[in-house]
Amino acid sequence: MRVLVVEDEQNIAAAVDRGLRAEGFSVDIAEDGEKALGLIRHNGYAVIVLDLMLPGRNGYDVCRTLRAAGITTPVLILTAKDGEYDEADALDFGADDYLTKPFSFVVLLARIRALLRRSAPQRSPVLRAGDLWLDPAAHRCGRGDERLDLTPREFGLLEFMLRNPDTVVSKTELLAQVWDAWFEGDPNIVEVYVGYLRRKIDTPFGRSAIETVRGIGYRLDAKGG
Amino acid sequence: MRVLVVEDEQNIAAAVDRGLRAEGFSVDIAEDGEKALGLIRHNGYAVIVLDLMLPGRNGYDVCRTLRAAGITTPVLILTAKDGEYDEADALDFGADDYLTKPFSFVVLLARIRALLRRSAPQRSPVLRAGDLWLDPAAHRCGRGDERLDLTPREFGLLEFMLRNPDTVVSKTELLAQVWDAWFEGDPNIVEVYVGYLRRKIDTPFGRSAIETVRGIGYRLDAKGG
DNA sequence: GGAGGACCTGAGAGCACGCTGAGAGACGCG
DNA sequence: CGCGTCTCTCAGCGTGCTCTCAGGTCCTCC
Repeated sequence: MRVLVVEDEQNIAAAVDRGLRAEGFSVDIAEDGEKALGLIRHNGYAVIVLDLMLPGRNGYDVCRTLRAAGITTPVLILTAKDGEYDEADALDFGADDYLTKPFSFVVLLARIRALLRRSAPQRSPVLRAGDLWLDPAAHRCGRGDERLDLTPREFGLLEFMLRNPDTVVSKTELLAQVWDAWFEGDPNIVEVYVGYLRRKIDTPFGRSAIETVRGIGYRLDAKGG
Repeated sequence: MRVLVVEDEQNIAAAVDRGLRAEGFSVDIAEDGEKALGLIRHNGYAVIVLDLMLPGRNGYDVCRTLRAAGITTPVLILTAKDGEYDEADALDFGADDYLTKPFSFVVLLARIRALLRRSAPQRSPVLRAGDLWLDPAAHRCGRGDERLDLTPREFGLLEFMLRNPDTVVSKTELLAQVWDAWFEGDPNIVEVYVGYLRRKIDTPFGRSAIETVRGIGYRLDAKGG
């Protein structure tokens, strides 16, 4: 569990370092914003503890740069209550939590733990049915080694069916879940898209993962057909 | 809950081992791919945590071998973010989730729990009468290992009778429950469909699950005939 | 033993359901 | 502005399910 502490005041940095290490964290220290960004670029951190008042690029700047680069690592901001920045502003520029100095180490630890807990379930695992797989987070899917190229609607349909394997899902349910709850168009659209999907995930492989249950709906075979 | 951790770095392996044991898991450690495959072949694991960088057969190799052998145990890949493998490639060769080093133990635990939740069988209640079974959610039924192919009306009829085993159900009741409450056609339809059902679920097996109670209705034997 | 009623079953008509190809409209991109 | 992609509508078609009907069988009761 790796934590980056960005803090220019030596005594505070040392205290936090010692405390976190005692709690089993692996700690890196950066004295200014530039060094912090360099470290973040080359290492993965579970949490970043970031002082706002820094020489050179301040914490505000660092945090925005991070977020702009698409890095979603949880950031905990440390602010001195001197009025230059309102504490609540921290949340506006991409921080996940803030703490005003002076702070007790116990509180800091509790906040870090909370951030770790919060960021834990960010990614859902891959959905599978036999050799058919779909990664909702990466928005990719395939059969075995072969990647499948689906349109957004096709992808949504397959994802829903993979979340309900070996279960018959009705066409109205599919309309409500994959299209809108208030969908008013021709329900035949479901049949059309099931047809599209089959031509991509089943026909080329001589399989039949999606089965028609006449009068009821469709079922995705948990073994992939 | 048994977990296999395939990791050659002693300190990481030890840390994960300690952490998972503290959470109540039973943990095995394998230092390389060969040992991992041997352990997997002889033990059943709920989850496999697999480092990509291993001496000898790497994680990529292990994962593919596993899947080729038809082993579907959830696999969580650990990758060092050094660019040799794209993390998302893991999904292509059969992993269920991935985590880049360094990772926090809290995150690892959350991911393992998510995988376990997903692979946990969420059984819907299956109706049974002897070796005759019917799964309403999957809309499937069969006798023993043999699957039965029923039409929607036949399926509805069998489902209703399975929900009322060893009970005489009248023809008017069947008409109301399996057809419409306001059914106005020829009541003979029930006899016709009971006949269809018998020819599919009884005759081929030399059984008689559906008994006629003359003047009253029909009864499905709870032992399947 | 015969009559009547209850149940079974084969044949076939009708049609509902689901599948598919063609194409229109919306949208983004160069 | 033209092109390609995606979404959705529409209509035609074939399959096979549902149901009716009529004749046959079996049971029950007089």
